[in-house]
Amino acid sequence: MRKRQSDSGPVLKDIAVAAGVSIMTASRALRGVEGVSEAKRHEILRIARRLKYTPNSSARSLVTMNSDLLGISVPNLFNDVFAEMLAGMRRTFDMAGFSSVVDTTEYSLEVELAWAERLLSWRPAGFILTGTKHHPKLSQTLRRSEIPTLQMWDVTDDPIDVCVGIDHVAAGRLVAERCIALGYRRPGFVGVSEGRDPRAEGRMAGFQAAFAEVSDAAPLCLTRSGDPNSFVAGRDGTAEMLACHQPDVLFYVTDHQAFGGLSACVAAGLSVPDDIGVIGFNALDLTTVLPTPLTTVRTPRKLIGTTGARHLLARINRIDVPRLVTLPVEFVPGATIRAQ
Amino acid sequence: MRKRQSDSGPVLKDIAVAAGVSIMTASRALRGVEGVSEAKRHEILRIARRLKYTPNSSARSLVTMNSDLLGISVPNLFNDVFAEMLAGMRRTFDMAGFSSVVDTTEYSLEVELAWAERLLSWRPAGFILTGTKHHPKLSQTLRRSEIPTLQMWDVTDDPIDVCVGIDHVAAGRLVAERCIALGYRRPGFVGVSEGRDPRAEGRMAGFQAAFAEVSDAAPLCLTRSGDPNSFVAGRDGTAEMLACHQPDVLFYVTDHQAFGGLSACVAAGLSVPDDIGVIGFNALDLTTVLPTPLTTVRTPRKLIGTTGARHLLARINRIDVPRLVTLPVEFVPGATIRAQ
DNA sequence: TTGTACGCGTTATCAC
DNA sequence: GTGATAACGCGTACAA
Repeated sequence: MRKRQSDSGPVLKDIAVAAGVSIMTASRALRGVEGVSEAKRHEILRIARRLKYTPNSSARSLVTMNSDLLGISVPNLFNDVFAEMLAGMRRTFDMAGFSSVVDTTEYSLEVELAWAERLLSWRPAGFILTGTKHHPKLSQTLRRSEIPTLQMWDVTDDPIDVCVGIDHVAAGRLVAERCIALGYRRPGFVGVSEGRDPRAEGRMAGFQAAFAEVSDAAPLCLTRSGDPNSFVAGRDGTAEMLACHQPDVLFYVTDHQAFGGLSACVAAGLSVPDDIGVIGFNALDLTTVLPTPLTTVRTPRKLIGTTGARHLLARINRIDVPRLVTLPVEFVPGATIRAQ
Repeated sequence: MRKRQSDSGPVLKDIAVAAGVSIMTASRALRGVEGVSEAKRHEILRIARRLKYTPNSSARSLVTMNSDLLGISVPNLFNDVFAEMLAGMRRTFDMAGFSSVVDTTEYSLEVELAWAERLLSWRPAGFILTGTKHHPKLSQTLRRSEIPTLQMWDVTDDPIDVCVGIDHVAAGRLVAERCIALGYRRPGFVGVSEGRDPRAEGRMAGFQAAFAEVSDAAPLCLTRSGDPNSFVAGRDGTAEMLACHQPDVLFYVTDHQAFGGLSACVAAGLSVPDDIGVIGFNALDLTTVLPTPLTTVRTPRKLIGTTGARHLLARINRIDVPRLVTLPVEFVPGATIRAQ
C-alpha cells in the first residue's frame, strides 16, 4: 500500500489488489452495477468490509460532477413549523441516500447567500429554501443553474424551480373575514418584526386588507415585537399594545406569541374572549392543552415537507412535476374568540 | 474552454487563461496564500468574480484529504434543547467556514450509524454527536480515526474525543433531594420511553435512587409515555398515572410534558401544588409565562453549544482542550411544588 | 465479463 | 514571485 499524507483507510486499489481483480471490477462490484460475476462480487464485498473500506465521495463527485448533498435552508430551528417540515422531508431524502447540509439564516438573505455559495462548491444535488424571497444573486444563480430547487412554506407565481407552500396573504384574509363576521372591528396584529419575515408580513397584509374593506373598521393596531417563537415576546408585545390601544381582537404571528399574549391579557384585567379575542397561527400541539383551546389556523407543515420532498426528488430524477402547489389552511375556531 | 459533461461554470484553468497566468498562480491568488504579487492577485480576483468562478470543493478535498464539512447528529429538532445547543454552535462554525451536515436520529443508534458512515465518505472535519451512547461500530470507528469528535448534552468518563454536557443522574438526584426536603414521599416520573433516551433514563435513575435512600418513601410510580416533547403525551401520561397511583410529586422528562401534565392534574380535580407537585426539566421560555411558574431545572443549553463548538474547533486546529466538561444545572423553585 | 487509458479540478512540490 | 509536473481516488469509454 503506497503511503498517503493522512492515512484514512484503504482505497479502491487496495481492495482490488486484495481480491486479485482490477480496480474497475472492484468499483463495479461496490457500486452494485452490472458486469461482475456474482462470485467475484461477493468476494469483493467481503474484502471491502473486512478492510473497512470507505468510499471517497470527493473523488466520485469530481468525476460525476454531482453529489448526494442536499442544501436545506430555514430561518431557525426554534420553530416547530420548520422542524415539522424538515421531519416531513428527511425520511424521504435519507432513504434516497442524500445527506442534508442545513443552514439557519435568522431571516437574513445575506446569510443564506453566503451559505449557498459555500455549498455550491460541493455541487449539491438540490436546494431547499424557505420562502420565496432570496438574495437576488442567489435567485439568479439558481435560476441559471441546472440545480433542482424547492421553495417551501410560501408560494409565488414565478418559482425558481418548484414550490410547495401556503398562501399567507389569503390566510390573513381568512382570519380577518371570520373576525369581521363575528363583529370585531378593532383589529390588532402582534409579533411581526420589520422586514424580517415576508410570510408574517403577508399574513398581516391580508388581515389588514380585509378589515380595510369594511367601512366601520378601525385601522390596524400593530406591535412589532421580537422573536416570533418566543412566548415572552408575545406577552411583552401584547402588554405594550394594550397600554396604548384598545383592540377587540388580536391576531398573532404564531401560536407561541398568542400564548404569551393570553397571559398579558389576563394581567391587564381583560377576559378572553369576552373582552378581547386572541388568534394564533399554526395550530401547534401546544394549543390543544391550554385551559381554553386557542383559536388559530392549522397549517399543513408535514404535508408541505412530504410533498416538497417528493417533488424535489422528482426534479432530481428529471421527472416533471407541477411547478407550484398551494396547499390549503384551515381555521380552527377554538375558544379564544366570540362564539357564532 | 474544453467541454465538460455538465457545464457548471469556469474552472481554475479558465481564470488562469483569462488572466494570462498559470493555474497555480490563480489557485494561490484565490486561496489568499503567499506568493502572488498584489497586482496579479487583484486582477485574478476581479476576473474570477466576473466569470462567476465557483471553486470545486471535491477536487480540493481529494488533494487535501479533508473537508469543511461538519457532521451534527441530534435526536430531533422538535426540542428547543437541541435547537438551542445548535444555535449556540452554528455561529462559531459558520464564521470558521464550516458547513453542517445534520442528522436527526429519532433516538436510533442505527440511524446515526448509517448517517455517519455516509458522511465519512466526505472526510468531514469533525463530528458532533448528542449523548455518549452510540452504535459500537460508530464509537470504534471514531476512536480509531483522527476525526475530532464532540459528544454533548450528556457526560461520560471515557469520551471518544471531547465532551461537554451535564450530569443527568445528578440532576435527577438534585430534584429528588429538594422534594424529600419538602416532605414529598410518593414520587412519580412521567415521560421517558423505554430504552430510547439514555439522558432521560439517567434523570429518572438519579431521582429514583435518592428516594430509595429514604426509608419511608414509596417506590417510584412510572408512566412511559411517548414523545418527550409533546404536550399531549404529558397530559395523557399523567392521566394514566393518576388513574392507578397517588403520587404526591411528579417529575417530568421535559417542561413540555410537565405543562401537559398540569392540565391533566386540573382535569383530575387535583390542585397544584396543594394536592400534587409538578416539576419539569430544562426551564424553557414557556415556563415563565404560565399562570403559575413551573418548578423546573435550568439546563445550560446555549453554553453547552458555545463551549462545545469552541472545544471542537480547538481539536480541529490540533489544540489541546479538556476532554470532559461537566456544566452545572440549577434548580428553579417556581410555584408548582410546596413552598419551604 | 474483465481490464486499460485517461480525465475530472485542484493542490503540493520543486525548479526557476 | 511564478510555473511545470505529479499526484489525489474514482468513473467513463472503449478495448479485449
